[in-house]
Amino acid sequence: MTVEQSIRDALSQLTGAEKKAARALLAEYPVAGLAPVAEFAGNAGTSAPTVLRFVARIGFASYPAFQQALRRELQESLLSPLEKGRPEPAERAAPPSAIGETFERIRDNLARTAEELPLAEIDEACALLADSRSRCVVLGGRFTDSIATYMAAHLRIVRPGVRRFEGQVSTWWDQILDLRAGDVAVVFDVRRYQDDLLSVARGLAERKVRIVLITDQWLSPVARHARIVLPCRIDIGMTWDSNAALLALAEVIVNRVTLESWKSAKERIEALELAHDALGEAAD
Amino acid sequence: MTVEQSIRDALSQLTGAEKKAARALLAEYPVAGLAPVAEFAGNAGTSAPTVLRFVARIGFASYPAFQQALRRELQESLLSPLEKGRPEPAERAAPPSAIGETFERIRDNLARTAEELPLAEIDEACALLADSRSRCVVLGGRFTDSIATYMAAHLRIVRPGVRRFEGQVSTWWDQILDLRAGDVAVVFDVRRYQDDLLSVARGLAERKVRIVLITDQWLSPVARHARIVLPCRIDIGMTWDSNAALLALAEVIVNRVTLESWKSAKERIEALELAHDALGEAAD
DNA sequence: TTTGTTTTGAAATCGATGTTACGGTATCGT
DNA sequence: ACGATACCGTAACATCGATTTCAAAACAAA
Repeated sequence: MTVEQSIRDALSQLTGAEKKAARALLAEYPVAGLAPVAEFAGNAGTSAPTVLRFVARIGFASYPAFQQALRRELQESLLSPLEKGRPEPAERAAPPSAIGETFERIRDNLARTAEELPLAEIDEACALLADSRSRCVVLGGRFTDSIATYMAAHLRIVRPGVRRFEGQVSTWWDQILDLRAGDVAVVFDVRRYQDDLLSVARGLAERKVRIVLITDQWLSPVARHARIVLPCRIDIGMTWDSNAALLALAEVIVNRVTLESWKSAKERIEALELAHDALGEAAD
Repeated sequence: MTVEQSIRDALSQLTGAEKKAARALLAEYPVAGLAPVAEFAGNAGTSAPTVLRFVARIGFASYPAFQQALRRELQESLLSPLEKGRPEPAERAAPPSAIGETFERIRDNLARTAEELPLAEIDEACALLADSRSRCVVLGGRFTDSIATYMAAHLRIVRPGVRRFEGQVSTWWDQILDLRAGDVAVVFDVRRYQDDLLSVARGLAERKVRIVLITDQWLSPVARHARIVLPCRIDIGMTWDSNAALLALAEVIVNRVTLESWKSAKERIEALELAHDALGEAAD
């Protein structure tokens, strides 16, 4: 039952001045209710006590409680336009353009991500990663671990000291011990945020490891411990979120870091290619 | 200038803890800012004074003034629910940053990929993958293996019998033995095509495994053995190619397969979520 | 490392806001 | 018309929240 419904239901039992308050709220719902009591009352052409009686009448223990309910409701309704839980795909029955449309949404996510990303933060992140004196670990959650792996595979070529946290979560703690203050950790975490990532992040933060967090627009709780937070759009209104924006961002960062440390990166790339070719010829 | 824009503009000049506040607000915009300072601060993982400094920094004389601005903005945007949202692209005059441009190219790749993809092939690929009687393996090359892993992680939830070829290439041959005619293999291979992938594909083809190849526009030699070939754009004119289009395609396929086998997929998803929740509670 | 600077949050202060008590006013029934 | 009841708003009160101060912590430079 939303607040608005409660009001409509109770409307008939309200006294005159209370109705004024109710109407004023419904007229500018829910913004009017987010103002202080006095302002609300003034808007409605009545007095503060009346507003409070009104709020009590529709079932709230206090004015702050009432406001909190409004805020919660508002937040949910703001999410809903695209999100609104997971849609039953049944009703999304495939128009033949379904595939093109999904691509469209992913592209849209990329566009908005690029728009909304704080450039300065990316700069800083790249600077951190380009500093080859510090070591660097990369890790991710259930699905995003693949992206972490992808990024690590590239970074590892560009600069030394890149590791990926792998294997069981429990072994991660041992791997943290290898890190020193000033080292860098790239963490991927998107919704259905994972508790184990959070606690590892906490551990990293305690060791003064700088955390670069790549997450979704709703921010993983890891953000609390992160030096840099880069939010991406992931919602495409289907059963599974799209992590394409995260991958794109990882690629952008990798390319940027490659440029920034080109002098040493070039050497490493060439050396590795030689080794690779030698291996290939040996296999023939 | 909306409050949101002020924040994005000022973001780079904010101190660490102030950024936390900014991010928390952007993540739940604007609701987070309508809460009392203490609550806002708690949400953001910082303290009330920091929030106040943040609010002052973006140009407000007091916290109530800030809230009032948010409310006004909110009211306006609620009045014109349709026109809200995207800012006028005009004023976003390009800060011709390299980063934005790289994103642009990646998006371009996605667009061209979507345009050029043979829809019929995708349909067929999805049909193959939605058939849960056959088994299914997923594998990729040096960099694309991450994407293969990503795809497998999802497919595995949607349908039974999904495996990823992992570990050393030499062990793959053992794993091929588990497959029968009619099974499906999804292979990722992009330029700098790998010989080992080619020979494994040959082996798979010999066992009448249907190969779905996801590759680049120049086509991996695996294409010879593939039942279905899906070429993606990967060139962005930088040191490293972008595999974002491959990931997007994988996501599109996964979502499509999820829809097509929704009846059974739903059951599996729910069952797994239950198990997951139980695990989480046990860990508490 | 050590120094000097910036940043940050705990605690104290101050002000605003929600809340309550009470007297006045309107309304209804008799 | 009179009394009783319900309703409302003024004004005092108490609480909570915004703001400021300051010392400790984090950080960057030397």
